Amino acid sequence: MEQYAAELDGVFVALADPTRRAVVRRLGRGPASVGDLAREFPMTLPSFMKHVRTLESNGLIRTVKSGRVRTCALNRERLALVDGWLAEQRRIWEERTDRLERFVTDPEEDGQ
Amino acid sequence: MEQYAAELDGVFVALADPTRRAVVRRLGRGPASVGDLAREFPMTLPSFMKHVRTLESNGLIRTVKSGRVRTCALNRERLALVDGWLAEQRRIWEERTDRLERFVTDPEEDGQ
DNA sequence: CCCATACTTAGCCCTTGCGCTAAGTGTCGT
DNA sequence: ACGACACTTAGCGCAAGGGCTAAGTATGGG
Repeated sequence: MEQYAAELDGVFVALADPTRRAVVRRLGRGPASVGDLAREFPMTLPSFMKHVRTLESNGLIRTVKSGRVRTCALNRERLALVDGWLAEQRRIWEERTDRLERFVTDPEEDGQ
Repeated sequence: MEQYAAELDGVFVALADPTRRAVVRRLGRGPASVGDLAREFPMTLPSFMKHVRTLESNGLIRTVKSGRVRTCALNRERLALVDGWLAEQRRIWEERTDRLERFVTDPEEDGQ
């Protein structure tokens, strides 16, 4: 549960940058090498590599190096964390509207 | 479309902080004043206010001041942007698997 | 063996983010 | 009128984020 919070935070932080979201998008279409990916962005390779590492260290992508090429692939499961968080928000909201309904129907308990 | 990208970015940035996500969570249960919210977090009011402003300027919450109290409420529509982004990712992924399937079934065209 | 390729490392710069204190403004209660 | 209350503004300090250059390592091809 503590662990979950930290991981969720990492995922949101990783996605809070347009370049990194674009990489996730691109990798959705299939794996690609660092060089191929980098070519699509207006920045130097070292700068781009930082994004790759951020994505990897937060589990959003996986990379393997074969020879001198590092290939990146999307780790789709990780996006489920965001999905889960959104679902939780919806759940909270629904509990709330339920409470409001109950209040209208049977106004005895006070929920603030 | 440009606009959309900027807004999406703002939303992700706003959600990339545990305090702000906690505020969103809390407001899911119903509106609250800045003071009430702040009491739940280990930081000073001015610091907390910055988070409130970030959330508001990115459209995740709405606030109104009545007398000396500022009341915050969740703007649920805004979370739909995140939902939309996730849906797009899923769509891209599905297009990809479709392509792969077509390739297995009818291996003529080359999709990269 | 040598050069081009594909990263990788190191280190610098500048802006932004997040937290703090101190002091200010506008309301409310008495 | 006056003090307590609920922010609000101003400004500071420090760490992290994102971009750059320069130089290094390791691999593949000729």
